[in-house]
Amino acid sequence: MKCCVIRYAVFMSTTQRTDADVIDDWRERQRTYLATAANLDRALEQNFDLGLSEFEILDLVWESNTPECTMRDIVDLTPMTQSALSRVVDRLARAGLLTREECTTDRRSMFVALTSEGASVHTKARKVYREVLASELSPTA
Amino acid sequence: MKCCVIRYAVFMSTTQRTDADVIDDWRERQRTYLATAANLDRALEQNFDLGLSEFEILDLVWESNTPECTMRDIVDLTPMTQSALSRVVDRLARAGLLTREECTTDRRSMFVALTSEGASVHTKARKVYREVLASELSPTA
DNA sequence: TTGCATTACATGACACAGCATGTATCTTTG
DNA sequence: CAAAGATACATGCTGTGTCATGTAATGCAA
Repeated sequence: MKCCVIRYAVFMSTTQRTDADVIDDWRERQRTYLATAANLDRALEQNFDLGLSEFEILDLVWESNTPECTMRDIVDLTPMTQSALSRVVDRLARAGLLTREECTTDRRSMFVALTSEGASVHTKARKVYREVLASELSPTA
Repeated sequence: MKCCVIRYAVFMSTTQRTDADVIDDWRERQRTYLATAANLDRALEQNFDLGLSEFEILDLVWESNTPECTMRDIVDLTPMTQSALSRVVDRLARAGLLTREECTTDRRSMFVALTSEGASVHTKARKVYREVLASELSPTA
């Protein structure tokens, strides 16, 4: 494992950072976050008709790697709101990419699972997602 | 100027970073960005009835430090869309925090300026903004 | 000067997120 | 067991963002 590259920047120690430093830091983060998110969204939208948050949910369901993945499980893994998740899953289900079915042991819960089409789309989309991220977040960028 | 603190983490060199590294990096950025944005928004909303993007515009107008700051000038400084800016300025104007007046030399343009109340609110809000950022983005957090 | 492209800003239509709340189902407590 | 509270999810309402377009003013070419 080759040695290390220090990413971003090296900052002055905490007590020495001025307000301007903190604000510049924040603005820079904001700029890069929003730009990257927009690029991801565009790439996914154009190629797979998926929004970024839609893909993210698809990805989390895929990662769960179980047919017994509930909404609750997912919502714990994403910064998304429970209600936002509910609607995203709704869209994905309507698009035929995943299924919602009642959990038998707890009938309040819903199991969420990829359909075969969902899995197929996810595989291709994840490739694009990785590529965009690699080019956006690479230290040389 | 005291010596340095390396923020975030030290990553493996580029060519060695796996997809999982890149994705984890992204998710971490996303998480912290969204959390910080939410905290800023909440603090500004509760104390000054200002959304984050509203404050950001107020701040940019203040920073321009000229009575001849146009919408165009501002839009070049923010990741916001021109149409989003238009609406934000609209809200701020309705709230009495800034004024829009026609530019005499180019009547397509609008000069945007803080009202005295806008300046006063900005001063207080910027303090809170800085405080939240300092606690959110400090290396110890 | 006239005609066309460009620029600055506003706005209508729509998509999506959040909050508050509703409904159904557990769970706990007395 | 009954009643009260907690939990899982859905949904109405609203605010804010984007895209596409509209309107007015300006610049530029012939």
